Amino acid sequence: MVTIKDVAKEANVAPSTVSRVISGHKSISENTSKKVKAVMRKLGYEPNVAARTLVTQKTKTIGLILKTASKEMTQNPFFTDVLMGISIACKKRAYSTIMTTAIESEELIAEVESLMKSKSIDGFIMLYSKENDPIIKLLKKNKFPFVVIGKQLQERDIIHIDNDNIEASELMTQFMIDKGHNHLAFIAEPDSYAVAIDRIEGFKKVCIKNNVNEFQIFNARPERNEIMEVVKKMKEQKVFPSAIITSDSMLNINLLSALYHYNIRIPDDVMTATFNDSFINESASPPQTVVNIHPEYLGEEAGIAMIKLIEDPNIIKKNTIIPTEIIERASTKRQENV
Amino acid sequence: MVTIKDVAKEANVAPSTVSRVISGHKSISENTSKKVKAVMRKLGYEPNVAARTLVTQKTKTIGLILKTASKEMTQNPFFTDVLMGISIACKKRAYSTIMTTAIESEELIAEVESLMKSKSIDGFIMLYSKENDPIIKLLKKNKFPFVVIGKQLQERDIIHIDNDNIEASELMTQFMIDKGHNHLAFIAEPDSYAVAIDRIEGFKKVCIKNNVNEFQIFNARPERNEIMEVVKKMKEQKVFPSAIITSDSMLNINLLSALYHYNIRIPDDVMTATFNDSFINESASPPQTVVNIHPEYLGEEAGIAMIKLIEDPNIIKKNTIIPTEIIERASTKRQENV
DNA sequence: TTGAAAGCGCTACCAA
DNA sequence: TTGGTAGCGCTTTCAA
Repeated sequence: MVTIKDVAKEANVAPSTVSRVISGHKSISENTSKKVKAVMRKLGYEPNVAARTLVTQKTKTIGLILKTASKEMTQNPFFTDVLMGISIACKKRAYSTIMTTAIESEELIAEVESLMKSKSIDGFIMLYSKENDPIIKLLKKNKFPFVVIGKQLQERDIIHIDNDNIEASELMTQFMIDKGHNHLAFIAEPDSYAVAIDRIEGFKKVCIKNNVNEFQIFNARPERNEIMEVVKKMKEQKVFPSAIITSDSMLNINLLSALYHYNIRIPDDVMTATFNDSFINESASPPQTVVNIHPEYLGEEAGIAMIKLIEDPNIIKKNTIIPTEIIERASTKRQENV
Repeated sequence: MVTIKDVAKEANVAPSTVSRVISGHKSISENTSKKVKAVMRKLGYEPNVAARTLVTQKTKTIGLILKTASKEMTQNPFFTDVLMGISIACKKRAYSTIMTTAIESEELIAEVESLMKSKSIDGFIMLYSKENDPIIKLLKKNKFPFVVIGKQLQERDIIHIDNDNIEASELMTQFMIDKGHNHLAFIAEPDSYAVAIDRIEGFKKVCIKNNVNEFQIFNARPERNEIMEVVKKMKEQKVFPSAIITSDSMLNINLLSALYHYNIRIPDDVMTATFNDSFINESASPPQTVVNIHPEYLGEEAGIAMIKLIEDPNIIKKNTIIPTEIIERASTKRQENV
């Protein structure tokens, strides 16, 4: 292994000088800097991360806390996009990331505590927001820096990065109503995370404001047979809704599968739309109109905020709201040319 | 921060004794072990990873080399499943993982070289297999341990974890022929990675063996308009194929979208099937028959092999083949009850 | 502008 | 079975 001493010897300088060259210390002369850099290249020197971490007490890595590392989570394009956004932002600033792998809550707490106490990371980005979360308590108790991707709940002194999900849902609902729909349905996951609650709220609000004839809210987990049940219920009603909004892509693809089964055509028999944009929606049968919530920006902003907080713990803790917008695709376009 | 010295002082032993307790050294008496462990718990001690790494020269982390960290890759369920498989296997053995984030090939080489030389990781798992890969050359030159998920090409002295993709494709093709199909189509990606080549080979072989009336191979990238073109071509033929196999889920969902557009119903007008199983196929319109290639096992086996190789560099380098099997779903089931 | 040297927290060797 | 201690590769302080 080539160390800083090897470089120093070869360049006829002290190790401390080499160290200064590496960190771009201002008091180093042009000359020595050039000379040392040449030697570093020649010997293929690369700083030893562990040694540096040991003395600086900075790991330059950020921990990502997933609610659960289950397939439902890791396969959801929303999360992979958020993760990519974080990775890119971190890499640009010479930080790396490490993800929790716990499935169960107990296990997750232990994992987070271990990462924190073993000084493996400089801060955490939490990829969810939940009332009374024990992890938040743990981090606050230890005064360990972190930011949250998700809604601000009670806590005032925590940085949150989020969309305005109420507004996003209002946008989507109004869009449907403007298409002339008068009987809308909304499908959301039953476990009431802030996201779903807000989207339901936005939906209700706009339906009421516009005096929509009928609007319904269904709960289902993103599994095909649960959505099949929902569609079956819809069919048993006097009138089938003319527009269905799902609160997540995973619900949406299952809805499309159920509608396909019953040979209910989109957009002719019913129009559909959903939240989050990804290849799943773009390549769906048919391509789906969506509210793009820009998961990669959520991730990027979270990464930037986290690094700022690590490098200056006294920074003002302000939240960031990522804007959303509708992308219209075939699922809400009346087909003229058929 | 609580260090090994703090624990030693509190427990009235030497730091080296504490170290031995941590590593489960056999020559430690039951008594001291208990005493020291109690103190560790009491003080909330957690070993400092950087310090340990510095002296042992082992990071206990494994680098994952992605061909490219683009969305096409990170959103593909095949890869997220492989990644999860690796993570789980590593975590069980107290290893963590770190993923490359480079999009471009040049950038990737630099990233790998830096990770290697900065002693940030103990070994690499490559998530692709390519002829004349410069990264493989780099790793071999530096005698750095690694395993490959993908096909064995020239190199004999490298551990490979893979499926038998020829066989898997033979299985799938025979399955379709047994359904009575006599005009089959196969859609694969144009850039000829080993996986696609093998699947095409298996398809051809079985078609010829069974004297299939007509079989065709189409090339398309997994983008909707490219697949739309393919389907359009199919429609312009005298006869539309009665079964279409795609070599990847991403191609498959785009195919379904195109067929939906032309109102070609599955399985009535055409039967479809694809490789890799995930929620995408399970919740597709309609649910797809697939060859399950068990990406999570590929990952798990790769993780296990990698750790074995790190801990004993002289291990015999043998390959592992993960079995595959067909899961039949609606896309190939003749509907009796309509 | 540069050098010398202490020390980060841990493991592992040599002694006891 | 346990203790003392050198040293992993680096940064940083103090001195020159």
